[in-house]
Amino acid sequence: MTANTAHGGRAPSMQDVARLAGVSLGTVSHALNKPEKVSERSLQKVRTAVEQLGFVPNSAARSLAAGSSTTVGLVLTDIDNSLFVDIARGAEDEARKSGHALLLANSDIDLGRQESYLDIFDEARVAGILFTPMNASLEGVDRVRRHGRRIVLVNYAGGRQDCCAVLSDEEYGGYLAARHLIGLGRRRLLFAGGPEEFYAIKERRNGALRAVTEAGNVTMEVIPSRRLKSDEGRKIAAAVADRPAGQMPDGILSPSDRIAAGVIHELMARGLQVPDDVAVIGYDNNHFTTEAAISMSTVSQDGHLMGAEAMAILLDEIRNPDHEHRVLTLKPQLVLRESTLGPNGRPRPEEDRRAGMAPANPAPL
Amino acid sequence: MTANTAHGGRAPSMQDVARLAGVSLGTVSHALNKPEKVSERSLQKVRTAVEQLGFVPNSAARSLAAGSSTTVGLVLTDIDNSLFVDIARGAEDEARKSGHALLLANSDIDLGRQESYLDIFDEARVAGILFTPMNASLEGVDRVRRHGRRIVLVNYAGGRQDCCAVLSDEEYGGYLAARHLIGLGRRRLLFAGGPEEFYAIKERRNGALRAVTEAGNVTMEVIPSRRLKSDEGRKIAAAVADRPAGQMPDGILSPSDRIAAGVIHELMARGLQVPDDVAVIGYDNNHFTTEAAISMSTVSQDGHLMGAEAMAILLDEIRNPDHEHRVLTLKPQLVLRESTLGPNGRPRPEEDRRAGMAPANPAPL
DNA sequence: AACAGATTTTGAAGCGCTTCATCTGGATCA
DNA sequence: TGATCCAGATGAAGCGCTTCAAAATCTGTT
Repeated sequence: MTANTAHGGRAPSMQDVARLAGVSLGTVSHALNKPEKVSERSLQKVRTAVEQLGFVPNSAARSLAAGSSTTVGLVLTDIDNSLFVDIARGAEDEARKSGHALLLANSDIDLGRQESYLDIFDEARVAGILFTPMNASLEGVDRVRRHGRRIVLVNYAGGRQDCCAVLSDEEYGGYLAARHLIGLGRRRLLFAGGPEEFYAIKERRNGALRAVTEAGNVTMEVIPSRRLKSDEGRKIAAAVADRPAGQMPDGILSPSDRIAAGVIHELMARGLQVPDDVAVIGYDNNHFTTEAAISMSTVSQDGHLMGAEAMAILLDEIRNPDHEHRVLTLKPQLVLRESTLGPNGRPRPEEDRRAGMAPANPAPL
Repeated sequence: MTANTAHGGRAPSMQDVARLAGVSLGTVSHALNKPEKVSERSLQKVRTAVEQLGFVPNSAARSLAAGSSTTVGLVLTDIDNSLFVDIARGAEDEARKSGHALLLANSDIDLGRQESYLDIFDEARVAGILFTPMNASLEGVDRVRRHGRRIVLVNYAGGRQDCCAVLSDEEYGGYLAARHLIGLGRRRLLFAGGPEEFYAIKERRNGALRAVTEAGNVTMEVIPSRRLKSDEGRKIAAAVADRPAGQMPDGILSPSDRIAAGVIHELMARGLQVPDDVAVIGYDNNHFTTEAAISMSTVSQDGHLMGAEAMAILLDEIRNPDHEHRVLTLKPQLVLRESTLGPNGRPRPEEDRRAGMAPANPAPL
């Protein structure tokens, strides 16, 4: 356990290392950062001194001198939604490959926090920022970019093209979900939940609508909700469960797994069979969907891939001088489980086959 | 949208602001940090200049000059376990109250990452670190403390007393869970899952054992598992489900909600009734437990409170020169739901009443 | 009008590191 | 042998900010 031989109370600095190693300050810096530029002899002396002093580089000083730091920041919307956890992991895995550390900030669906964390990363002069913005508010993006900060948007981009982004085709996801239900023979659909102001939700609804229109003899009702939590799903299910047989929806699609879980719960509590009476499909492929009342069909956006791609793009923007902005839109995939297929994974109609399905249990629990 | 009037490509510095405002560098600094020390006139001039330049302070330079930064780091074990999400939120709420920002790092149950994030926060000279260590490895703690970094351990402390910590009484949690099952009349318990090397799990098992011993006519079998995921629960349930009636456990307690969910799933798939045939209780009160196959009884550690208390202690350590190290151990609470009480929240035996129960749905989903 | 005391402002000295122009000491070659 | 190179090492100039002693300005008194 190497002793801390620095004088005074302060942590040992490179100057201390230099003194102890009997070389100049610059040599220590080189030894630490570009060892190939330094003779084996000096390298050894420096290493020994570092060890002996328990020297830890001061990253504030390094960032200041170098002009920018090497860590990357990720501002997350909601750490409690496993999609974002997946994004964080994807980003981290990719960052790690090239020696960058990833620091997270959770805005918890709060616009103020979101902006303030953006500023914190900006003030820290991070190498780059990954940002999953909430609806509205992209002003922070412009602000930090004006300071030269590189930023890649993930999951939402408010339609801007002047900035790198990795998105999910929300409209297509809604389309897939509705087509799946229709393919199962469902004709009275319900689009359950979601504040319609959210871009993603509007898109998913539009996609569902497109499938309905294509099918012809299908109707789709829409009951929005203020939030995306499961109790809202319960309320919605309660509101339709009492209807006479011919009026009940026979297929429910929800823009969030949580709402779908609430719907399923409430339906089952009222004695209805899922999926026999009503098939239900969620959205996001949250980790808990395998544990839900009955395992839940859902639309999966590959969060890990989104995070990894976004980080790759960001790193390119950082390192490649002739980087060009690009927007990558990933296609979501159906993940079919009991809430639409039933306990035996009943053979499903032809139509679904073509709709691009992912294996049923992609996310290891 | 204020134009960036700085010369060259670089971001405007305080020097630029000073020049534009027609005051000295020091005055700008004061205006920004202790406005009460500066005349109204200068304050206005500085503010205008800041606005006009779109000036953003460089936190690297600030940390360097001031000797330490104002942000606090939290190294999390597993961002995918909602207990840690709760801890992060509690910590963040508390930090925010006193103007500190919280940056997260997710070690993803990887010792190497854990250490490396500790170092990153150390190198960044953060004001303090909150750390939820995995089993073993506390060497990082000593390392960063040697550099003067303040650190508070959360959820696990490896028995050290020389360092602030906020813990949960794991033994008592196990005791509560087992006592609850015993109180329901269960006599053949099964402690299902968990690598026994984990301190928390060993403790919970010990607590359960204590309840069993106290009760007298109760047995408890232990089947460990390598990980804490739901498929391990499935395996364990499968392994006992085929036993003849008298040999089947009638109460299963698991050291993780995930395993418990797997257990419940598998039991139900094999036609067994939960809780009638087997009552099941988990641990952690993860957010998904309300959505599980049947809503799950569990032992709740109040993550939000743990995070908030830990942050409060850390802030005291940062600000209060005669801070004394303290270890705070919180008592976990029972959260009783269907997986032990049945669908109607069947009246429960007297014994549980005294055992300190939390309201049934404390965590809003 | 002159002065002590309080209030503001100033300027300079770092904080610990990177970087770059310079300098050194061999090795290489004619 | 002396001129030429070149890998390595050096030292100093910042990076943008905080802080503090010293200077300047403003109060209220006498």
